[in-house]
Amino acid sequence: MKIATFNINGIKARIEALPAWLATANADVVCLQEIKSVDEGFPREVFEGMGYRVETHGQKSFNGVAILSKLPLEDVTRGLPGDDADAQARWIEATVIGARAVRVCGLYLPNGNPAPGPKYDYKLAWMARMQARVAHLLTLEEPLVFCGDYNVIPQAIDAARPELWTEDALYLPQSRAAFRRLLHLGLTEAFRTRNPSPGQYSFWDYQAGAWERNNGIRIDHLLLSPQAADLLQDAQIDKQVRAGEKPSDHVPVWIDLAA
DNA sequence: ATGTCCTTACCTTAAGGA
Repeated sequence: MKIATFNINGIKARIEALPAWLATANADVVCLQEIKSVDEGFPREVFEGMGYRVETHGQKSFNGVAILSKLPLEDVTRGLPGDDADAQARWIEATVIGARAVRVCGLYLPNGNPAPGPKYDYKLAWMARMQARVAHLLTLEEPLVFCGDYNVIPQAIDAARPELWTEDALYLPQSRAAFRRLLHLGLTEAFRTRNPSPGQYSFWDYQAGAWERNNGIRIDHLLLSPQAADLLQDAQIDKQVRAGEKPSDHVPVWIDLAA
């Protein structure tokens, strides 16, 4: 079962680049972030025409997540528990029925800038809510995949120029500590586990020639429960997508599970 | 860090978010 995560930065803007990548990627499941669309505005027929089931959790203008799947989905839920007043569309879950059933959680973690401030407070509170949801799901002792745009640079080796990020919400010690708390629940960070070398990124800013200078950061992650980690066969970043026509500022990251 | 991009609205230009 090949599972990918891809922050597309707007479905309308990516209506050519996303299908082009899908046609070559051969993924079974794709978690999308920043669809920037309401559910009714999402061009689901484009993806249904490519053999995907489409589940969205959108909102107007900002945020929004979705799951595309060639395999059957069960028990789709929308929203991260823990704050009924939170209207931001950043979390979707579904159970994918392959050779094994895998619970897939697609997430778009808050950016948090500027920090300190209310946006950073929201980020940290959201991460605490995610930790509670992950802890609950882990009690099921099933294959779980938590994938998406975490907006966290885990370590210095995950940035080309870490010194530029020391005051940024993506790299502040509190953000990285909260990310480690997720890992310490018993999750495995798929890409880093299989690829220990530095210089591997999933995001390059549109500004200041970041792509041309390879001034990137690695912020899109797939975290696995022990039962999913046991099935891990491969983990890769589709870096070349960033050089394509009208690209997102993120590229797809994917895993292959024996499921 | 900022040489950009995306979306929306008081829509041919600016603001907010990233």
